[in-house]
Formats: sequence, C-alpha cells, structure tokens
Amino acid sequence: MFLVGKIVVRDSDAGRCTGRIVETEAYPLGDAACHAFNGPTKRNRILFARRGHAYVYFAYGSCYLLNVSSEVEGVGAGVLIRALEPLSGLDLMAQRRGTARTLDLARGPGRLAEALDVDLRLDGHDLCAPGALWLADDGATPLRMGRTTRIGLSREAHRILRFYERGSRYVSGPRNLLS
DNA sequence: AAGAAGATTCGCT
DNA sequence: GCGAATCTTCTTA
Repeated sequence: MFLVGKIVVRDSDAGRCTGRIVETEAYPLGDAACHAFNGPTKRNRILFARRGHAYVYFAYGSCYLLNVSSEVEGVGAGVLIRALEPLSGLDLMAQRRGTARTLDLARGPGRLAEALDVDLRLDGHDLCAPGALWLADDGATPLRMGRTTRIGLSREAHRILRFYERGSRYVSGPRNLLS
C-alpha cells in the first residue's frame, strides 16, 4: 500500500508521538473479510467516507485497531495499519504501553493504537490535515516493499493483501522476513 | 431475545 | 505454542 513509509503524527495534551508505517493490510471492496462487506453499520460507516479518514474499531474487548478509509465517498473499503516504527515520543509511548521495550511499542495493530492513545474519539477524524492525528509524507523514502498473505483472518486469509517494509524489525507476525 | 464469531494480546505450559 | 479474556455486531429462533 502507499501508506507504507508514511509518518503518523499524534498530537495530544501529553505531547507528540510520531512513527513510520512499516506494515499495512488492505480490505478492498468485495472482500468477505471487510467489515463493510454487508453494507454500512453504525460501526463501519467511516469506511464509506472519502479517502483519508480514520476508522477506529474496538475488537475483542480490549484492542483498538486503526484503519484508513481508502476509497471515494460511498464505497466501503479501508486499510488496516498493523505496525509502526517509533520515531519520536518513545517515552510517552512506553508510558502508555506499560513497557520499555521499543520493539513492543507499536508492533501489532492493537499495540500501536494503545501507544498512540487512539480510541473512538478519533473515529472519523480527517487524517489529511494537521490535527490530533494525521499522516505526513517525508517525501524521499524509496522503501523496499514486500507483500504476503494476511494475518489473523478466518476468511479470505490467503489473499496477498498485506504490505510491509522489507527488513524492518518492527513488522508484526511470527517471523521477520528479510530482504 | 439469545448465541456465535471476530482485522488481538497476554499469560502460562 | 495454545487458550482465555472481553465487547460489539451479525445471525438465528
């Protein structure tokens, strides 16, 4: 995905945290595993907003997952941000996560949401303009992208819709793939 | 109205 | 490596 390599900026009263996206997973239109597959609901309505809006989903009673709507208005599709490489505000992230290990700060969708203090208040937030949470592009970042099967799904899991930065130690999953 | 499943994480064996 | 915790939504009676 084109989101890989982008910088996530999170501004809050406690300070600023930033991280580079190293892993994403796509949920396109017509995907049986996509939350928008059966039409809009109260929870997934943001997926039908135009490109660049945050869709925050609360799963399993304890995990927030951060997504970005990826299509034009009226089309339900999005991209799940699965992992970040922490760049700044590590102390704040560590405080929120309750661990001092940099590798565990944002390696995994639920973890990164907790590290950035992302919750339902940011559901529907516009990520294209500076604010509490937005995406910055640092321009020159020719990344070596890899692609593989998705993780954690029981449907359509075989599809090659997971994108990551090759060689990054912050990519989630059982095994780290090297270039 | 009740039951099952789900884009996860953490703790224990 | 495997199973529990935990909440929202969708499906079935």
